[in-house]
Amino acid sequence: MEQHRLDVFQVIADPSRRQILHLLSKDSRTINSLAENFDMSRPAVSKHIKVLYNAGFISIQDIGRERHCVLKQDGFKELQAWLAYYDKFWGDKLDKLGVLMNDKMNKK
Amino acid sequence: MEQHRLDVFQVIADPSRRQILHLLSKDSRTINSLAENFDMSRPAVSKHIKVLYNAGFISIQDIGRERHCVLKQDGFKELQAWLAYYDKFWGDKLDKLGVLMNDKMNKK
DNA sequence: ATGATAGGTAACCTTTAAGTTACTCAAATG
DNA sequence: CATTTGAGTAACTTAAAGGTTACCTATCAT
Repeated sequence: MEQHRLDVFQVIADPSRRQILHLLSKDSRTINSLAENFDMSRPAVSKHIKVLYNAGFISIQDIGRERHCVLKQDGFKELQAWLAYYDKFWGDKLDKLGVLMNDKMNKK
Repeated sequence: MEQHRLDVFQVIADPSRRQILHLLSKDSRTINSLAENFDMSRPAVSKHIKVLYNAGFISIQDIGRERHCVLKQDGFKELQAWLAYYDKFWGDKLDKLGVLMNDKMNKK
């Protein structure tokens, strides 16, 4: 893991991290509470959490010795922006198709 | 590259592949025409194309010895579905906030 | 104060994605 | 038909992501 400055695309490329996000979409959780759901060791989860945090997918509130993880929208926004570009692409393609069909109808 | 059956998340995790998609959003292109835009060798691009193809991000039309690549929506749809789930999450959070504020207003 | 518990850090190992070069094949070109 | 050109395949190398274990720190309970 080592270098924790992955971009959002690399962050969600890992299935374990996606599952962590999914768990957090149900409930706020501590590191150990998350780790229980995985085969991997707690340190491994801990590293994933750091990655998710650095990329803006979660925020963390320390309560005593516990770290409570909560979903955070920032990371998702970057992905939405990227996808929106292609949504527009498909939208435009449909528009053009519509124009073509209109032309055809009018000539008819 | 070797195993070309990456899931959509891993597919877009690679910056070169994202750039290929971006180029294709401007225009249909052949493999060589794509390779011109990169520092890497043509075989490398060729492999990326295979990955993108297998994940449903592009379709390919063979014209003679040329392969013409075009964007395809399938791959994007999986990502949209994934993001939509979290969009809903944020939407719900806002809704709940709205309810809370309404309650407060009514009690006032 | 002592132990148990929540968590981070360091050092290490393994796997694999991503790139390379060298080669081959098939379709254009002349 | 010889040659060039577009592209895929094979074998190999390298860098780094993801995991492990061992150890440390800090907080909570008794």
